[in-house]
Amino acid sequence: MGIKERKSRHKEDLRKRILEAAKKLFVTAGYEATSIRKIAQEIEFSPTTIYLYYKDKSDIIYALHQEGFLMLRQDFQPLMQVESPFERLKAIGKCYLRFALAHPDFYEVMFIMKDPMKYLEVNCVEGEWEEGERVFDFLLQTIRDCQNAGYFSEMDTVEVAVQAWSSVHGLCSLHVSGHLKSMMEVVLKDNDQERMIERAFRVFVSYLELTK
Amino acid sequence: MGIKERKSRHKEDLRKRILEAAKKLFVTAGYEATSIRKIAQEIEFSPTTIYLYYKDKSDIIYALHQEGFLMLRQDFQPLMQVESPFERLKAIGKCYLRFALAHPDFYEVMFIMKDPMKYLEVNCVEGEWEEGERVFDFLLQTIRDCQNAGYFSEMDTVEVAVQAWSSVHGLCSLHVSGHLKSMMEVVLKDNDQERMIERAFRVFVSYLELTK
DNA sequence: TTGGAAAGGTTAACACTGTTCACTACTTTT
DNA sequence: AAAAGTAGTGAACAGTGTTAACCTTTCCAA
Repeated sequence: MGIKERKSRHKEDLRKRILEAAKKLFVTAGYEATSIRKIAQEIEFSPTTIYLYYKDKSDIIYALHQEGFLMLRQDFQPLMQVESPFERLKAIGKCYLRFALAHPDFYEVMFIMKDPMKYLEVNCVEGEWEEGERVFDFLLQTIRDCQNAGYFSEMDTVEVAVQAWSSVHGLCSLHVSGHLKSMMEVVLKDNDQERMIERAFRVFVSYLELTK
Repeated sequence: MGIKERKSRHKEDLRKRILEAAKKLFVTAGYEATSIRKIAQEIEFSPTTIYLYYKDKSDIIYALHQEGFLMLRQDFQPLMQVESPFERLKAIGKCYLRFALAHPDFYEVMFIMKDPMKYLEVNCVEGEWEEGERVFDFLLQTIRDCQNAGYFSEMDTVEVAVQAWSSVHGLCSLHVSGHLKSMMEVVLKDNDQERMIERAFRVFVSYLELTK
C-alpha cells in the first residue's frame, strides 16, 4: 500500500503545486496574467494536465478565493481577544481595510469578482458561501455584543451588519478599482489614498458612536 | 462642400452605430459577450472597420462608461429642485441605488471595472475624470448645504462625501457582484435583496440624522 | 507470466478573443 | 491623367479556455 499512498500523496502535491503556481502568477502579475497555459508553464506540465486536478479555470479561481478567506480569518483571529465590543468592531473594520490595501488582488477575487459567486451557485446544492458566512458571523456577533453594550439600540442586527460591511467594502472597492484615486486627483490636490480611506473610516466610526 | 459634409456625417453616423451595437450587446448579453467581432456582425461590417472609428476596445468601453454617466446625470437632474438639503441628500442616495439596480451592467462599467479608469490614466494628460467629478460635485455641494443646515457640523465636507459615496456604492457593489445574494441565502431565509438594500440604506440615513 | 484495465500525461485541435498588416476599391486633388 | 488620400476588408498573429484522441506506464487478476 506504500506505493499507492506515495502516489496519491504525489497527486495531492501536484494539485497544491498548481495552486501555488496560480497564486504566484496571481499576486505578481494579477488576474489577467493568470492563464491556464502560464500556470502549466510554471509547473512545467502540459496545460491539459491541469484539467486532471481542477475542473476548469473558475475552479482554480475559487480555490484562490478560499485561500484569501483563510488569510483574512487568520488576520481576524487576534481580534477575538478584544473585550470591548465596540473596540472590537472598530478593529474588525481596520483589519478588513488593511487586508484590502495589502492584498488588492485577493480582495478582488474575494469580494468584487462575480465568477467565484457564480461558481458557488453552479457547483453547490444551494449557494452556501461558507467562507463568507464565517467572517460575517463574527461581525454579526460583535454587533450583537455592541447592542448589549448600548450601541445600535432598537436596530436590526443584520441590517446594521450589512450596512457596516457595505460602508467598509465600499471604500475598499473604490480603492481597488482606481475610482478613489481618480476622484482625489480631480477634487483634491492631496493624493494619499490610504489617508483618505483612514479618514473616511473615522467619519463612519463617528456615526456609529452617536448611536450610544 | 455638401458632399464632404454628407460623408463626414455618415462617418459620425457609423461611429454612433458602432456604439449603439455595443450598447445593445452590452445590456442584453453583458460585458463578456460584447466582443469586437460581435459588434461588427451586428452592424454588418468587418471587425477591422471598428478600429477606424475607435482606437481599441477600451475606447468603446469608455464610451459606454460616459454614456452611463449621462444617464445618471439625467436621473439626478430633477433632484436639484429639492430644497431641503438633507432631503436632497437622501434623494441622491436613493436615486443612485435605483440606478445601480436598474442598470447593473452600466453600474459595473462606471464604478467597478478598472479598465475605464486605466483608460483615463493612459489617454489623458493627467487623470481628469470629468464625468465622475460632476456627479461628485453635486454630492459635495449638497453636503455643504446640509452643513449649513446644521448637519455634519465640525466635519470635513470631502471626508463626509467620500464616506457617503462609499456606503452607498458598497451596497451597489455587493449587489452587482452577487455577494449580497449569497450572504442573504446563508444567514437569512429572506431572499429579497432590494428590500435589504433599502433597509441598510435606511440604517445609514439614521446615522446621518444623528449628526444634527 | 501475460493480457487488459486503469492512471497520468501529452499532442493536436476547436472556437473564441483583441489587434495589426497588407491589400483592394473608390474618390478627391493636383 | 497621375498622384494622393479614404473607407473598408481578408488573412494572419498571438493569445485565451477547453476537449478529444492518443500514448505510455503501472497495476492487478486470470
